[in-house]
Amino acid sequence: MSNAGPSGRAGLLAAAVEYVATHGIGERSLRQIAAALGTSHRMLIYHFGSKEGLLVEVVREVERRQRELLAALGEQAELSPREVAEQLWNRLTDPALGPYERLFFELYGRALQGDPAARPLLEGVVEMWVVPLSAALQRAGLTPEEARTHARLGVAVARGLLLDLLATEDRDAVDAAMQRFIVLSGLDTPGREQSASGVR
Amino acid sequence: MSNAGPSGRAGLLAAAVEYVATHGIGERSLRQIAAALGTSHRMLIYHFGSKEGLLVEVVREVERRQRELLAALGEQAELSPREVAEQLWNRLTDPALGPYERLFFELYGRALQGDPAARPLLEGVVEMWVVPLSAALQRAGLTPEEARTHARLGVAVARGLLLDLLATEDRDAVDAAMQRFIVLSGLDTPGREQSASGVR
DNA sequence: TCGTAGTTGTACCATTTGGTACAGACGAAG
DNA sequence: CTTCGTCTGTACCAAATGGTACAACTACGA
Repeated sequence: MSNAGPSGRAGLLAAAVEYVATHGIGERSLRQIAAALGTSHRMLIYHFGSKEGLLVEVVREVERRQRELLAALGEQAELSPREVAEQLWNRLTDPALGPYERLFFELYGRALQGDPAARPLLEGVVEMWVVPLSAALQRAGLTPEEARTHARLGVAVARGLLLDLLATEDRDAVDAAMQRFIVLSGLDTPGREQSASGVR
Repeated sequence: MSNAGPSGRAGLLAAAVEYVATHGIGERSLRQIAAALGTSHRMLIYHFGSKEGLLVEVVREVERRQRELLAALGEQAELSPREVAEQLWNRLTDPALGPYERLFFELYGRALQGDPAARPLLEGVVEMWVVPLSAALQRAGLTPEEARTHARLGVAVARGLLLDLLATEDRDAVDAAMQRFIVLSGLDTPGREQSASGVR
């Protein structure tokens, strides 16, 4: 089942990410990973220098995919905040992405504990999402300050609900909660630009 | 620095949790942990059976503390949802709790990847918080259904913002986002019971 | 054809790992 | 004092770990 091992650093890395996404990176040894990829641990050392080197590349790859996902969103600058939110949420909760989300949170936890290979993931892990979301909200009429705070809240909601979804698999309940957030945010009334934000 | 090792299973577990909270549980070996606790790995095996046995107990302990924190909240049934939210948030973001939050998220990530020792943490990890929060919201006049959805959203917000706080240490920005959520929720207007929830 | 650079297999290494065997220390109860 | 159950130190183990040395294979240009 694991014979057709990919060759070349790039293919090897892609396969490693895939493997590690579904099996966890926590307790796996170089040999286990290599065997699953159809290679020898010797090759992983050769291409990535060390186990930590491999981990670093995996982290970079995960981050890169996040940026990609985000870029695809940034291109549609004409969407309303509500559409942005819903599209983003739909993509994030695609079951096919489940393993990668899990990997993301595993690495996040590891980074919080100071793992030097995972730490870079934290760099801008919030800012990276806040900036484009905030831009979309400003387009909808929020002040820069309001937009930033609300974007930050939105990121937290997405991450928190994703954590929920991955643990409970209760998609309906989680979707309902997200819908609720969108409604509360006033994002569903693009006409009134400050519907719920100017209360205070 | 690590001589006064506690004796007895209970003390040993407490010390182990503390150590693991600040140093991560990821890559530590029994021997490292034992040495830091002033014991030998032999003792950890004796008291907890195996490394996984120790991990299981650590997970239980983390879960138990969550329940404690939650119980202290449940006792003050006369508080308004807003007060509940703010008090809870204040406790959760107490810097002294930082290491334990980090440990919680590390274990959460590990559990998502199928680690059999950490998995039990996911059991009711959402429900545990939704139930009492939902009760508080019902007291404020929400229907059970609305209350559950909103509570779920609230839990996600708390977890997401905690993740943010632990990564960025930007307490002001995170607090502002939480405040924003409380305002959006209509929790700040205890008089009007359905201010923002009956929109749809 | 040769050389050379990139790649891979085999074999090996010291170290560390979780776990065990066994003997002893300790205190309380008889 | 003896006995017994709880606890702990010493010594050890087989297995696995990350990493290395070295030889060999490949392809490709000169």
